[in-house]
Amino acid sequence: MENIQNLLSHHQIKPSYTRMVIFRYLRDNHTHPTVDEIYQALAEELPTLSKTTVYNTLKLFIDHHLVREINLKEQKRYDVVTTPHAHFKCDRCDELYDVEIAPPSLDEKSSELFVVRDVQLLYHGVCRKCQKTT
Amino acid sequence: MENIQNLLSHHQIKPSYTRMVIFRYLRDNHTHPTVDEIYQALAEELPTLSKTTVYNTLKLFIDHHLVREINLKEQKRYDVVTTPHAHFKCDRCDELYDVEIAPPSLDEKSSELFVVRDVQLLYHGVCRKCQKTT
DNA sequence: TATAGAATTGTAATGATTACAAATTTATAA
DNA sequence: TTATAAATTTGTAATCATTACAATTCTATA
Repeated sequence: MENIQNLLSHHQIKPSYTRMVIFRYLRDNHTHPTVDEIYQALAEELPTLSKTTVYNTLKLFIDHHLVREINLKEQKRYDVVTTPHAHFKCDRCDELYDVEIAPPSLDEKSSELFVVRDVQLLYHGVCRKCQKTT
Repeated sequence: MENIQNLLSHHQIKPSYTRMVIFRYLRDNHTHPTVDEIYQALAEELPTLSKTTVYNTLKLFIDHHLVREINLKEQKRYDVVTTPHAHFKCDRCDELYDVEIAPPSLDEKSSELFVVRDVQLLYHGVCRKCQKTT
């Protein structure tokens, strides 16, 4: 928990208890949870937690580049920023898998035009499990 | 319009007039429009058009891999499927640019697990225009 | 020209997200 | 410590895109 306190502080985020708990949840659960899943998971530990706070806190983390938002067709999911990697989303079961491929950098020409802050590489298709169940 | 009729037919889509007009709009306007923009743009030509029809038709096109849905934070945008390319989304002005980079294929190991139907490569950051205006 | 099936439409329901003001907590300084 | 200001958290209501669904219109075929 101390680590988290320092990490948030280093990113100019005041480490309130609520924020630390939410961050810890994301750090320890790389399941790409939805807002609702985060809220449900922490409701016991933080009985007064409000869903608005989850939204606010995620926005704060995202603005400070600690957390990344993955915009899927069905819902938004959240992921702590770690090493560059891609995702595979199964269109049958909606599961989101990590894939160890680093997204390519912009080509030289585009680099002159755009300042990149984040890259997302997302594959769609059918996962192993769902291939078997037809 | 004949081309479109054939194209839809080849993809097992019955080429109704409404569908052809919607497809033509997407083919001729690579602006990554939202549902509402499509609806507004065609309201004059198709006075009885319903937004539900736009939704239905896009879903049909997507299921048949003629159109791709781009899930942005703020809204969904639509793009006819052409050559593989990436997108750059400006977080200041929300403009979505085409970038001529082909997304990488899955690595060998992942290929064994996943059957890929589509790939999306999306860069986020600040575009040229917005860099100038601070 | 009647009929079945498909496509389109309009309205209502849903559900995630945001706006916002009130309440609570935390930090600061007298 | 105690008062005050600032920041954080909360709860409710509003918003808005999307979906569900039943009714209507259109199209193809017998």
